[in-house]
Amino acid sequence: MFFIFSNIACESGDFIATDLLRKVSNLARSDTRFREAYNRLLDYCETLQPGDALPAENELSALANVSRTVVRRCLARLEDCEVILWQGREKRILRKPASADRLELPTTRAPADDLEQRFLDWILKFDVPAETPLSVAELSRMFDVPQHELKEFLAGLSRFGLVARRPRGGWILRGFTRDFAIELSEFRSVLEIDAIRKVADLPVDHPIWPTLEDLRMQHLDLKARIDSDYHEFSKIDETFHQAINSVVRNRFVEEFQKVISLIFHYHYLWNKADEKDRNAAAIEEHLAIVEALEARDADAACRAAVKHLKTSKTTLLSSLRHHDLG
Amino acid sequence: MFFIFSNIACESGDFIATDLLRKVSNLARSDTRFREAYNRLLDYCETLQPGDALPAENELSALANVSRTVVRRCLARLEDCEVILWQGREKRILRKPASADRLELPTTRAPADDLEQRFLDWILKFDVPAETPLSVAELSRMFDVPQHELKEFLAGLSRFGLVARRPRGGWILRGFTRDFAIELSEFRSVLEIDAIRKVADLPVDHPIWPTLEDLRMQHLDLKARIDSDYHEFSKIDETFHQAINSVVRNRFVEEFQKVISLIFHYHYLWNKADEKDRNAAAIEEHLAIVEALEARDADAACRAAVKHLKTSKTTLLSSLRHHDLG
DNA sequence: CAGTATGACTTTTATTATAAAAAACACATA
DNA sequence: TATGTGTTTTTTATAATAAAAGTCATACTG
Repeated sequence: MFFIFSNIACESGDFIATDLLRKVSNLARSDTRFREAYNRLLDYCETLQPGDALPAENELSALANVSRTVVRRCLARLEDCEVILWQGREKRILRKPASADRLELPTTRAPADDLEQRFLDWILKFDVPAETPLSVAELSRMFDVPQHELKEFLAGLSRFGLVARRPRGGWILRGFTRDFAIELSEFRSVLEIDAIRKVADLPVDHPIWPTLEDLRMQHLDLKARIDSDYHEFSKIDETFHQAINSVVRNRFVEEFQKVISLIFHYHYLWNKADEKDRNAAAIEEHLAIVEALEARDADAACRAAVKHLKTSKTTLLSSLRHHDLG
Repeated sequence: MFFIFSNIACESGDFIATDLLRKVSNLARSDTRFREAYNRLLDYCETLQPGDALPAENELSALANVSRTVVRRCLARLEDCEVILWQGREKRILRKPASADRLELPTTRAPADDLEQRFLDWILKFDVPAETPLSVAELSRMFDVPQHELKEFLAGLSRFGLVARRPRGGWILRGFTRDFAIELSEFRSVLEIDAIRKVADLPVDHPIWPTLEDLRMQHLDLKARIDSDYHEFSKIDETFHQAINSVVRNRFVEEFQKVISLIFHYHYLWNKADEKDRNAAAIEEHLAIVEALEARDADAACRAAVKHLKTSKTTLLSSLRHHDLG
């Protein structure tokens, strides 16, 4: 189709008709990239004066961060709209672009990165039971995300054993069974004990130490007013574990921590039984870890951490039992 | 279309034409399930005599392990081929099916489960460098797997940080950089030290002990003839680490071990520098671990394991350097 | 005449469209 | 009332396809 422009660009009126009047039709792929590039080129044109020459296509493509193919599509349209004159390598500004020249962009959807958070949120909030069949079509509507994106997402989750392919197509939530909770807890323990050991070995000028001291103060502060403010612990808990794990710079660990922390966070929030006592006990356990670390006693810190993680696991499991009964 | 059969099933000759003569056309989805079900129903028909009645659609669908929709499609064809008479719930065998009645099945492709193995194989065998763009189209041809399957596969691998999405679409191999090797080694160490600790705690009647004793013997045997047979170590090494890790029944650990062991295995195979010395040293290290374990000395076993894993890491890194230089 | 820019073409990717299969629904029959 | 069938709706797997990227040969320019 582009051959139309190659030599007699200024006469290609028939292209305008098919291009501009095209309905919001069956686009196999959105042309957002083209639209954004076009607007960016309009911006650039505004910095120039009528009669000025535009740089080479390659330069423009670098400018708009798209391929030359898109740039040429943009140039074609700029010419159709009589913003520029385009003939071979002669590209001249005809007039300053008006705001009416701009192309509308589709309303941006929630970023795909957010899908994980929202999905786990949903699973945990509604306590979707294990072995629930997951309908890609339904989830797609629910989260307003194209089906193929969801399938890729689920394929990723299957690597964590959270979901699995069903024998006859589709997916199921392998979900939050007792085994899953145990294995998750144990995996978490392995990673976190290692983190603790690494913290204990860090030099005195490492930023973790002021952070830990600050956390110790926060724990003491909350401990003093635990009777009324015990629900604040959930937040401190997350910060604490995040701080400990932050010293492990490892892509594999990081990937898992995201999932782990979310799951534990939620389950703690819901297990309301004995919440005050549990939190008070957890504060003591955290303090024991911090104090052992500050004393650079790695072994004591590990023992304290093992104890705390064991409590965590028990709490997680009891929260499951609670759910099963209710 | 099915309304044709509802009442005047025996006269629906025009359906036969469109159905049977249909070319290998644009199937949006393969009808393998239908074909398999059809053949299975033929098998079933063979067990009956002309004049016998077929059971309810539901029963047949349970028999062929497909939905009723497929069963009805099969019944329609059986009728078209005059194997049965079908009118409402009246379904009678007309004749024994012949081998010519069977539907051909598409030649089965390599199982998708195999894709991971083949992909990692390719990466490692050809030493595909980090930051290489991965073309789904190309890989799809290369591994003879539909594109969408590859995309799901890559999405899964991205969870391990092995590949990543490119900003402007497509994928890249984040691949085997120095950082990746370090992080992988460290992650492996964390998991394996934990496994060692678990082994040391196992009761005397656990099957791991005879396995370890057998491994010890194999190591001693190889040690005696190391000068000539040092290349045999690679296999023993894999068996050894697999045995140790097998005691950890954890879905997260298992998922990672698959990838880890493959990567280490290959890299050891290629690093030919000082192979004999390295393997001789590794045998000693393995023996130290096994002996400490058999003595139930957990701490000594861990120390030995830490030492061995450190050597492993060094070897892996030096094998990278080697590659960089060559 | 070397190096860059362009025009035409090829390949790849993202996304939609759609046949096959499953599931749901609504009668009919026994 | 319970089960079986005919029909419709929904979902899934896969192919088709426009947009975008990439490639190559040629043309122009300094």
